[in-house]
Amino acid sequence: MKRIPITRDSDRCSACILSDICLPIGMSRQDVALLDEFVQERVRISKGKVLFGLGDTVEAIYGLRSGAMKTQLQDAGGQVQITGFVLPGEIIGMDGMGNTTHVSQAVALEDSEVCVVRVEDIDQISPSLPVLQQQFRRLMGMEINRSHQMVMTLGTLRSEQRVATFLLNISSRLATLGYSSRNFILRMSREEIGNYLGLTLETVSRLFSRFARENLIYIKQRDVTILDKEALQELAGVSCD
Amino acid sequence: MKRIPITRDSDRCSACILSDICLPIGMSRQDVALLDEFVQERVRISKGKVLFGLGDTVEAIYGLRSGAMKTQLQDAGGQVQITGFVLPGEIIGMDGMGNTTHVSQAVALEDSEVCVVRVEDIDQISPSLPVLQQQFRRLMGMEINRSHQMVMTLGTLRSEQRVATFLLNISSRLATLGYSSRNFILRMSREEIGNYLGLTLETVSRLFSRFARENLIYIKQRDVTILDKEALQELAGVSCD
DNA sequence: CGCCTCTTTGATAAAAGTCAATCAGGGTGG
DNA sequence: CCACCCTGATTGACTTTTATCAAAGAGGCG
Repeated sequence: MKRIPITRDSDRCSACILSDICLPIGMSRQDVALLDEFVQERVRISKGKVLFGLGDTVEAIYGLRSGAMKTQLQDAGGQVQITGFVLPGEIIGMDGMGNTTHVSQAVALEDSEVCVVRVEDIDQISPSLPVLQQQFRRLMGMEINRSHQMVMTLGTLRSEQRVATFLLNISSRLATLGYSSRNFILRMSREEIGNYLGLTLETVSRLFSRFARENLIYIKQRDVTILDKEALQELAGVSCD
Repeated sequence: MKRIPITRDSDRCSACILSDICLPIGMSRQDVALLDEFVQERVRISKGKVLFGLGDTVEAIYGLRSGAMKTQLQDAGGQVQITGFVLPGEIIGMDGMGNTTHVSQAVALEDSEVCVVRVEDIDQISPSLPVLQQQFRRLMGMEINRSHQMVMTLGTLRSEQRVATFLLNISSRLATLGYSSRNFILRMSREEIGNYLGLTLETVSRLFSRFARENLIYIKQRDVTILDKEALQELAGVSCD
């Protein structure tokens, strides 16, 4: 985990290509300039390493700049539940705001880089900038919605619907990032997908194979191509957020 | 839905018996006094009525003063997922902060009363009160944790563990309120419990019956007594938050 | 008292998990 | 450069869990 101070203007939020997805989402050009004050540092995390782990002091929230990560809970028995896969432009660590130490961990699925927003900086600087307060509330509210949506997926959908929803969700988030929504590489294993979706890795694998057999997708290992988006959406029900 | 302005000092946060559970949790005596400014109104909702519904403008967050409510999502196909049961002292509507209109609804399980904290008031008053900003961040962070915990329950636990966890969770929250943790009345139907836990009402009913047969609980309709808390905890795994 | 809703219980079916045996790819060291 | 090994993925056979369908019972309220 390597810390890198942000000094060049080209590295700031106001100049970032992710600025209409990440922390600055929905903010005016001028307001984004204020955000630059908050983000003074980046951190590099190599594949498999943790950004923060259970019991670590909550110091900051993080915007994923590049790479891919997962966030997960772990109970006393060691049982793990992945609560999210994080793509560039998405925020990590908002669940820490409720405590002084982390109850979850964030792990890099591949070599990644995050921008750091220190909590103490938020407290110090933002009283004079109500727009940033609203922004944090909005982002946290979105995180609650995401999690509720996940509860709905786990509570109401059958395995094939969960897997279809998962593929469509990844696809649409990649599209937002400007990547192809049709063809992409999964950054996580079948086991991680299964854990996330409340299924076993075998069930996930079987459904991928079935979708391929039915010409809904092409899949070879982690290389996915969506061949029939409409049919997948049909299968997913409606909610493919 | 009846609005009631708060005028008497005895109705304010600083005098409320729920003050160490509700919005003021963890705040100093002086800081709670500041909260009084925010809470100018209460609303009464009778059983079965909604506090806010899908598409309603997000105007406020609410602290449940008395009664019991549920919050739920509803997808385009009409499929419902209950995301939480709300007891007195708990906060409703934090998921609205991510949007301008509600994507969830809050329904009264029995005649209830909530205290209203208007979002515009938060924006107006709080810039000068950083402690309240922190408080809202903390509360929203707790809400994210709650929801993640629910994801874990749905993703990793088997039906008997989910039901045991549910009973222990309700029991411990009632204990926090000063009620008996041993004996209580469920305010929701078997169907609502099943929906919440991602199970059918029959499965919930069968497990209640089985727990009763094994002398872990006494249950008659909605009247529950926990007879063997340790055994239930054992059954639940560990996480009984 | 009777109706209506909620709950319980049983029989059966469907979904998903478990266990186990390959199979494929990627990386490493000879 | 190639063979080998190790991890991750696929597929099959079988079991367990949970849902579905159906019927009967209990309580509450007009």
